[in-house]
Amino acid sequence: MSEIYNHHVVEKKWHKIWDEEKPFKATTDYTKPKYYALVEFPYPSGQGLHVGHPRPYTALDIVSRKRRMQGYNVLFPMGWDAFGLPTENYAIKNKIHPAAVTKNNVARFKDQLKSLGYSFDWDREVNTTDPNYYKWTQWIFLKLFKAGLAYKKEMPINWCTSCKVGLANEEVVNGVCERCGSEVVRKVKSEWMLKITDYADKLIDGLNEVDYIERVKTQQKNWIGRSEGAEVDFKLNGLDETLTVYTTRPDTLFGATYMVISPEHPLIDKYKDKIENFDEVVSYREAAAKKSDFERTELAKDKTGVALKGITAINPVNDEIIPVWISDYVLMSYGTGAIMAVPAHDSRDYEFAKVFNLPIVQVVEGPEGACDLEKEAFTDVYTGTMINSGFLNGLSVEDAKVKIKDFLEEKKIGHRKVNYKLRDWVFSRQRYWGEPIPIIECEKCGFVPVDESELPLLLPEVESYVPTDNGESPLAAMTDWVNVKCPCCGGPAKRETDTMPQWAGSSWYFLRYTDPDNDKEFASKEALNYWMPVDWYNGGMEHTTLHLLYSRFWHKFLYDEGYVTTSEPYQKRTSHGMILGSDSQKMSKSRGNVINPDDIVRDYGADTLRTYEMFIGAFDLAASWQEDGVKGCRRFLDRIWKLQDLLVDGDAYDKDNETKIHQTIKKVTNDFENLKFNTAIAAMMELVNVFYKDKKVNKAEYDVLLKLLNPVAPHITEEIWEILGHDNHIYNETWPEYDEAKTVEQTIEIAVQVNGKMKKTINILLDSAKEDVLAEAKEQVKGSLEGKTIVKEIYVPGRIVNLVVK
RNA sequence: GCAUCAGUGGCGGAAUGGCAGACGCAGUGGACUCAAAAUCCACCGGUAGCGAUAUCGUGAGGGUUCAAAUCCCUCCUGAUGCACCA
Repeated sequence: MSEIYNHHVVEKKWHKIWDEEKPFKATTDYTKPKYYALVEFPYPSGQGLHVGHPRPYTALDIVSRKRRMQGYNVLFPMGWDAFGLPTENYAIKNKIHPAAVTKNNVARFKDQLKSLGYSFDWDREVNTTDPNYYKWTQWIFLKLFKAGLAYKKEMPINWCTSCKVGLANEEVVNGVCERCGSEVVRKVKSEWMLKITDYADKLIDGLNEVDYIERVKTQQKNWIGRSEGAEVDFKLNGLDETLTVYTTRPDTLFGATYMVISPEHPLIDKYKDKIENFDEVVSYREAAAKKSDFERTELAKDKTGVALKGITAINPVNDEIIPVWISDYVLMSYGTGAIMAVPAHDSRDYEFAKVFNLPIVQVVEGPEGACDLEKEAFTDVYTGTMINSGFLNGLSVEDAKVKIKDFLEEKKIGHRKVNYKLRDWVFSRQRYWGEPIPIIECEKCGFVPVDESELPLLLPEVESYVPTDNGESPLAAMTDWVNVKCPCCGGPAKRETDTMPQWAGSSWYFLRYTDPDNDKEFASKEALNYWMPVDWYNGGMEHTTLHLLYSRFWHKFLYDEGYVTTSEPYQKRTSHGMILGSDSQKMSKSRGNVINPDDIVRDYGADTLRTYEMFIGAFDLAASWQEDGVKGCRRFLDRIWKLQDLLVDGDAYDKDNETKIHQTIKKVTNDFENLKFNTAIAAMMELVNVFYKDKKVNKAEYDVLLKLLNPVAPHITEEIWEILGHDNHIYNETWPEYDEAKTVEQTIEIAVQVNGKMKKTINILLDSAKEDVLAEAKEQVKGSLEGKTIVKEIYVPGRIVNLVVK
């Protein structure tokens, strides 16, 4: 009898061997076929590893280990996305340098990851807070600046009126400061921006070249939100002023019965003398300033607004005089900050018109019954016909759009315009723990880049990490550091004191892994050429819009500048679902449903945790943690271990098991590539059940099972492999092959239905003739056919018989 | 509010146009044991029936099809993201 499997001893033993032998090191032999598997590097938080982390890591560890056995030179790296707010807040609270906090957290994370037996190439570890790393983050920023893609703009920030600091959105809870509970307002500040909108079309078009899962592509496209519409100029009545609006529905121009501008629109102050109710307007604007864009559109049901009394506009197509309102559902950040309102054909305008009793003029007629303007706006663009619209009458919406755009351009009252929901990237943070922005502001020369030879521009030591009272970053208090000579004219100048957002370091880290110690370039051309693109990148759905888009943007920029050789960074992108608590709620301290992976590793072993997280459910869906399920996976591994007691001689698969084994190899091989880790494990469980039923397993069968399971549970399988007397390790073995012909059963069972209802199953030979199968089927369901006539006979070969009777 | 995704036994889930519930957990019965745990074996959606079997059943309602968990429409519920958390 074999001894009971001791995961403590076995896992420790193999960690030591892997550390010493480094079998998972990516080689610089650029003649071998390469495979670059990437997981999003974690933010090393003070809480340590969450049970959510191992899910994607194990998945790509499986893929990496399998690919190595298939002969690839695999790059599977890990690093730390270590700048960020929580570290800084912890540092402020405990008066510890954020670098020290980061160092501790990284050490903890690394220990935890090592305890899980991942095949990361630890020699290529990167850390975004390492000056040797952020040197290149700053370098890329300078390239963006020099290419005209970085600029400064006045942007609103969240401002706590009591703490007198700028707050992250996350620090604003229900409109008040998370720390002190005081009121938070929007305050305008000049901030660095990156012109990602210049890349909007490239970011959409690039999606055609890559194999991202469909929902990721869809979400990216929707986030960029390209729309083709028109800008239309409305003259203000009695003033020498035009108000330009952006609309995707210029075809409904005849139905524009009023206009709405954003409360922040510059026109308001410009014409404050003309606005009779200016006080009312100002107080509305102040109220709106307290709301985020999100709140403003969320509260869409209860439309609010104020008419600009004394200001009216002229509809350019029918010369009607129409009122101008302000309302917070119009955002300054999208389009021109002004809209023409067509209440009959836009639901937001409709609600607004209903609240304030504004006229609703129908200009598109839908099919009979499709349109009831008493109840709601008619927004369908596919079935409508134009009415009440002068020269557009009788046209379809589609044709009307073309004709009105031609008309606008001809009469010079508007033009075609492509718009994006995507906004430029706010790149400034008034924080300490980030990359300093390497720009010097000179009164004479303006913004002057720090010379590349001076990079990295190090974060200076400061006494306090708390942002200053006027909302500047803590760096602003370091006058020695701030006051410099202008590199251009030698005159007095000041350093930029804002730092970069945490997104900066993560926008190019995958490039650094290819050549992490290079101090001449961010990575050598040779390394980039060989390793890029990333073959498979997995990360959370929550990064689909921001991180994924930002990093694609930087990569495309570097491609345009000739620094990288592929236009897209990632060939394949998948996303994993969250691991929820046993109550199917997100794990959080306050809910008390948090599971610590260390406890699972201690009690059941790393292999069990890995197996369980892969078995828990469909990889891309959320799954809830069940301690009993963990036990089941440990039981499965114990059954694998105890197969040692059923071992018999045999160099070939048992004849009776041959089909099952080839089927299992096929299923596991394919499922690992298709994110179906749960069914791959289920298939291996079935195979184990077969061996238990037979009360025997031969050497050839055991070997193949161990190889298939190795990527999932590397420690136990290596140990058994050694016990079985092999003189090598599994990681030196090649991945099992299957013979397609041997995966096919000769006799199959198919269902017989009568009128689509399952009645019986019959066993047939795979190559049986249709007539024979139908005859056998009719014989078997005789009872159900009595007194009926067969009107149709359906036989889908190898699948089903369906007899339609009357 | 907008966007994306999901809803199947007591539970986690499988099946994505062809036998609903693979696999696992829990449960029930049996073997082993003085006994328990562990382990091994068997059963395991509801209703009716001793049974063969019949019938219902994949969030709700409708539709397409010989055939729908799967495709289409309407609705309900939940999860995630929403640009300064990462």
